[in-house]
Amino acid sequence: MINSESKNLEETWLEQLQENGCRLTSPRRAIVNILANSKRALEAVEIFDLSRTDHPQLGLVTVYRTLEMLENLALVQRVHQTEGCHLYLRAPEGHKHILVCKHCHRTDYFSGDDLSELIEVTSQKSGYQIEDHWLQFIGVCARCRKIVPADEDAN
Amino acid sequence: MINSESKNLEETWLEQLQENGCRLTSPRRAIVNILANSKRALEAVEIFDLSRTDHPQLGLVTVYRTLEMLENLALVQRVHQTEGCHLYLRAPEGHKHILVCKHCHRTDYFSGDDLSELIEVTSQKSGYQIEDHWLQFIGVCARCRKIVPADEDAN
DNA sequence: CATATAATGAAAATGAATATCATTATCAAA
DNA sequence: TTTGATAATGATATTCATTTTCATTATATG
Repeated sequence: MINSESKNLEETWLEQLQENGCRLTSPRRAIVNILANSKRALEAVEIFDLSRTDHPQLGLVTVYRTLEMLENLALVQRVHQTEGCHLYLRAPEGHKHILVCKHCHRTDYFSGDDLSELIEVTSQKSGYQIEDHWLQFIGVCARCRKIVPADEDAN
Repeated sequence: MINSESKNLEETWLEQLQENGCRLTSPRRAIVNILANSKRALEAVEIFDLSRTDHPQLGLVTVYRTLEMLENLALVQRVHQTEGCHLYLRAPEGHKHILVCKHCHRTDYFSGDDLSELIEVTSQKSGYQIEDHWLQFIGVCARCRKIVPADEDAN
């Protein structure tokens, strides 16, 4: 179930990879396809398994290598959890933060935070030059709370 | 260079461990001493090395076990970084967040965020039951920017 | 002081991620 | 369109962080 929006996303990623001197290969296409269309944050092994339906000879190493490239291009980001940070997710466009379901790893984005003042004040007080901030909400999504029936193609 | 504030912190931790059915042992004392007094977020191996000056027979496994207990008691928390999340730090008291130096792992705390409204709105919009939020600032501390001379006992 | 059992540490095992390297595939130039 | 430089791949081995196992040791309680 690939909608036009995510199809464009996939194409954009492939173009971006190409523009950065990367060759377009079928392992890469398979991985990009999975990541660009997933509604969930995925583990490397999950990406590996899912991509193998498209490209069965795929190696796990290639998954890690592709993730690294996509991270460098800021197309993919890691999702951190209390237990660790082994999940990968397509990066939101613009200034958005993520909201992760601790059960199924489904993710959504939110915006509307304005931390600029707090960052300014904290920077002054502490003497740190603040270069980055991380904001993430962790919770339980409607599906996992049985409010909404399970998604058939949640990936 | 142990000040009275951190000495109390150390004692409090030991009491808390005891109250939770843990025995007080010298390996534990050594680890707690390091963690309660450190100004930096530390890797498990760093904690191991530093604690061995007090208790040379210490095993790395005990460090991990103690970290787990202290995490459960919310006395210690993990610090996440872009590259991974292998740093451990004493948890702030009250509603505070941390500010980490990406070079030396020195950490400070800040407060003053009020995300309640954003959490409320996001919860409504997304259908997630938001249980936790996670805010962290990453930057370069004054020392690493050579503004202040290096701390002699930064641990 | 005795003793049940919690805690320890050495060694081995696991899991995530990276390095090595011979083979294969892409793409640009002939 | 073929060719060839070289980027990319995948199998294998390796590293690094963390966990499990288990026989031994130490703590706290009766």
